[in-house]
Amino acid sequence: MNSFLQRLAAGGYRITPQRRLILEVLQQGARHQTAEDICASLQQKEPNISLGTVYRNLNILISLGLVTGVDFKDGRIRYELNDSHHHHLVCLNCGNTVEFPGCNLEETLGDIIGRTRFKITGHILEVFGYCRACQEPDGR
Amino acid sequence: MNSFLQRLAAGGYRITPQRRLILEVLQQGARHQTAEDICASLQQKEPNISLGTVYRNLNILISLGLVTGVDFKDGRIRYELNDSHHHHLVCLNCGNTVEFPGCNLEETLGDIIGRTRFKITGHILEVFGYCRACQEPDGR
DNA sequence: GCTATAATTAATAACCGTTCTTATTTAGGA
DNA sequence: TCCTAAATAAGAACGGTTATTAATTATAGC
Ligand SMILES: [Mn+2]
Ligand SMILES: [Mn+2]
Ligand SMILES: [Zn+2]
Ligand SMILES: [Zn+2]
Repeated sequence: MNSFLQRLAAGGYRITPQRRLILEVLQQGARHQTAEDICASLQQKEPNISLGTVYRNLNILISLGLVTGVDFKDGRIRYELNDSHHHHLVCLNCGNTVEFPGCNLEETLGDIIGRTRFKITGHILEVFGYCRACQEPDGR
Repeated sequence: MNSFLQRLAAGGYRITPQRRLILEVLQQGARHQTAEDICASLQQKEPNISLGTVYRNLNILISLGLVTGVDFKDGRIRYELNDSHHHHLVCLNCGNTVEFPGCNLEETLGDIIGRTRFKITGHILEVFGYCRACQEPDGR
């Protein structure tokens, strides 16, 4: 069985067709889909699936650490499997993104954070700009 | 005259009592206030000020680069004067924050970004965790 | 200083992504 | 196969933010 489904069950959650489909879309569909995107995909196979079900289960998956939500500053959350830690370069015009891995942020900030005695649980980092295709000749 | 007011005027905007007061609260009040916090402060001096006016003007101030909005993951935007570039350590329990300056993120990411040919306009970085007072003995 | 007028405001409705409610259905253990 | 707590579909509610509009006002030009 899919290891994501195993982890759902290990968390005390039931394996429902809706949850199988949500994980399927996250694994095989496009990256960085909104809840509505995901719901629309699911409805092709299962027309009666509800947007509320998608949100509820995405939040469960996030709480289990299987999924992460990212904010590209357009007013809606994008969801992706929580595989390898990375961040994004986001084009403010067309919305295209470039992922960049190799984040050493928490070690870089180690000294500053150490002095605060905070117990760190995570961080968000997104870089914004204009991709090559969206840059005007005048440099915007 | 206040240099922020000068920059407002230079941007083609009128100097209204409401705008004076908003800048006053941002300069002299607490950091990281929500629009509602700011509105409540203003209403002590000017009872009829409208929340819409606060939002509209905050967005103008942001577009002029005088103010920045930050997201502490509690569903509302916090506003602060755009003085020196910095980021935050945010306690997920009590909401307390620590600011840390000295961000060299864009030079650190220079190589990666350079290859993408993006024209960078900014970035967001927030670190989350639990402050010392909010950490349980068991380490949460 | 006055006036004309476009900018701004107060009040309030609308928006919209997300969460909540509830009656019904269902996954999974006994 | 049953039982029951968990999950779902449908749709209402929520809450932060934005849009609308009639009235007010800052300011440029005289
Ligand atoms: Mn990603
Ligand atoms: Mn700050
Ligand atoms: Zn990172
Ligand atoms: Zn920075």
